[in-house]
Amino acid sequence: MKRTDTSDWPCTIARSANVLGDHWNLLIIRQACLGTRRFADFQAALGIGRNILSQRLSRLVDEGLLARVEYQESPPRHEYRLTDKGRDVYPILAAMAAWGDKWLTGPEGTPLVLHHTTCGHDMHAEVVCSECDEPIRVREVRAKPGPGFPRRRAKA
Amino acid sequence: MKRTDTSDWPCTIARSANVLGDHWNLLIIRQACLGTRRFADFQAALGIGRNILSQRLSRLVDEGLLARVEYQESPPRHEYRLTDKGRDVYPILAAMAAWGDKWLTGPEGTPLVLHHTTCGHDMHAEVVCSECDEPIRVREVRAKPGPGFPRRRAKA
DNA sequence: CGGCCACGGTTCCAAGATGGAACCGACAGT
DNA sequence: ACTGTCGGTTCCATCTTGGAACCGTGGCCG
Repeated sequence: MKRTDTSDWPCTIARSANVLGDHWNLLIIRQACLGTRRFADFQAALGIGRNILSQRLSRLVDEGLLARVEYQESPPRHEYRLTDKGRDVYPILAAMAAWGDKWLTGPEGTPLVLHHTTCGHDMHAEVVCSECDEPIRVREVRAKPGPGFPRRRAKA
Repeated sequence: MKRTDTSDWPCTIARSANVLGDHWNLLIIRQACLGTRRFADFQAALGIGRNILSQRLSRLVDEGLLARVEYQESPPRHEYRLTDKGRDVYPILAAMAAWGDKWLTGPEGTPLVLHHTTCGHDMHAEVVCSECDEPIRVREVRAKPGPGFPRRRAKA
């Protein structure tokens, strides 16, 4: 009766969902992307219980999305920094923000606007095909077995 | 002690995470994107408990990502179809798949390859800026208050 | 030296959530 | 009548969640 583990399913969405399919993990990464690094700051920003936060941070460290770094010795203190793997989930968050802006926002408009410093414009995320740069839609994509697809489903 | 509700936080990531921050919801949408519509098919494909599935499907219907449609009358039978709102989460799933392919895949390679029928190539999702079409990275994006940002944080 | 604070946790516990399994209700087929 | 299909619901033992109190190292201050 423990939460189903999908980390070894033959589907990278399922594998990602195993880590990212948890609102606290998602929000912790978001917060880390905004620059938060310290336990107390995460706690204050998210209003999450200290025990849950602690547990989630260790999980994210285990999974390699965050690194626990000692930033002073005297009283030993640690902070949590995004790794490359963790930083790489930002696009997913941006895509979620775009979806939320479109579907979960009232007439008052988006609470947060994203500004792209490299091009100087306010923007939103768009998910495109790596080959033709067109936005992707469900109907135009087909999934087919790849090299890592198990011959016999050893899923269970 | 019920799961924290983030649906009215002034952050569309938090709002999205409230629905999408659950691995079953994510996987159900994924499955729906693959064409699954019937209760029994979701159940078989995901190995999810019938009660949990039932509860998640109603949730997704309530949230407007799926529609419950009667497809025959005799013994009344329903199926669950993606709405536009639901179909629109596909890009997020594609971004998650890309992340999973990059970070959660062993030497054997991706289990699933995506094929873009419009351009005819195998591809992966890329998240780009709507204005300059460049892939986005955390460091190059700044979030700033938008029109829907609350003057005083009435978050709690 | 004693008292108090900051920081990063851990422990405890009540109320939920999760998931396996059995049960249900409306038919259809044979 | 008996069995099967489909879409659920009910029950219950086991986890998870989250609020609140407690802890330990060490700094600061009088």
